Amino acid sequence: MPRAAALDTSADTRERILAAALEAFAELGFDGARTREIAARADVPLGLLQYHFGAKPKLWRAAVDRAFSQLREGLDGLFDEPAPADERERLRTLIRAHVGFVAANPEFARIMHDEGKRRGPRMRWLVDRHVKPIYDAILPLVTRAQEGGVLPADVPPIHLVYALVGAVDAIFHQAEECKRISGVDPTEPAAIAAHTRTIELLFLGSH
Amino acid sequence: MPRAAALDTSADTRERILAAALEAFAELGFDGARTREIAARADVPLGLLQYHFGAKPKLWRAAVDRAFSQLREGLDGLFDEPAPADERERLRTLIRAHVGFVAANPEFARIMHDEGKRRGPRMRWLVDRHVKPIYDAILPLVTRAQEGGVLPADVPPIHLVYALVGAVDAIFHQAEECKRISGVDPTEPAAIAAHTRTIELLFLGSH
DNA sequence: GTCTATATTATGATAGAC
DNA sequence: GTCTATCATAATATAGAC
Repeated sequence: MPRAAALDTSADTRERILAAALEAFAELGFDGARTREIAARADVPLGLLQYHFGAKPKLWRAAVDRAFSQLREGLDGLFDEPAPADERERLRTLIRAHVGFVAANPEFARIMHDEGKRRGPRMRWLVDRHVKPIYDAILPLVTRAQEGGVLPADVPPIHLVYALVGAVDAIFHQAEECKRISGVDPTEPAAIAAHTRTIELLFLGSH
Repeated sequence: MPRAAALDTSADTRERILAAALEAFAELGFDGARTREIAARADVPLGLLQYHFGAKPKLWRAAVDRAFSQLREGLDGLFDEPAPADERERLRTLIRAHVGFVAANPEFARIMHDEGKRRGPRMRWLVDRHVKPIYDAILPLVTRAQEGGVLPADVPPIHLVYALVGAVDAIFHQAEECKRISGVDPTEPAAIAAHTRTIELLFLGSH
């Protein structure tokens, strides 16, 4: 007997498994996220994971693919906005979108950080398939901001990219730690706004 | 027969195990770091881990304790330096020390990030025992820098702390990803210098 | 497609010889 | 203290009923 008889389609089940998998992988890491735990969160029997996705690494890749396709939707929306007046405003738009996305989807940063530190097939797959294309897309934006005097011009852009992404992500990525250290819950709207302001002041100056 | 007969003392063995454990925990995470892998890296038989440290979580705590005691040595050295002229120079000293330490000990950032994102006993232990005291020590420094006009004054200091630490750590933490994306190896001295410069320009301005 | 039962492997931990 | 052999368990993956 299926769990929620009327609504359960195969596509629905796959979707629930992917959502549960992404959550568990982000929270617990690839090794820490047990397939049983994922099945339990998705409320499906264990066997269905293997039936739909095969081995654990395949499930991981499917979950990550799904997450990046959601990111891409957000990015596309971003480029539909009217073109900003100058490089500073362009960068501001990017920063706000980035803060908003990471605050709403910390699992994203957690998986990237988890795998970005390891050599190995998952890191290579993730970088080649998803991260590199995004990096290639924002690199010219950073370079133009440097040329326009918005960002420091005499440092290699990769350092600015990592500094910016790191400055934005850390507090959301380590939200649990932040709460315990300071009592501040970075997922609160007020904290998100404060962090956006902090990043803008640091990277765009007080304009 | 001990591995390197003449030099092997018990203290030496414990030390090798702790070093191997820290490395493995940082690289693979708590769950990913198998006790067999740690034993192999330390070149000791598996049983010795349990003999010297008991269960895996105890070994993890011992390895982290050792890492933080090394950090503390570095911090103490920092405060032996002659007192800086003003808040900007004080912050510059801190930034340079932080970049240097993370570049030399990326395992450190990796473990902090790994555990800082999880609820659970390891995160609580880590924060209460090690992270919170350091946070309490640098918080007044950040606040004074805000009052002195070196850092933005109208944002809560916790956001500046996470922005600074995140901006510094990310490229070293995710060195493997960075290499694959950009070809830049952040552990090279030139890259460390470039990153230091980037962070100083962003957080201290072009003074 | 769904679900249960089971095979297989690996992991953390221990027992006991040296 | 060191090391090997082994236990108990928990993990992924599969087989096969429905």
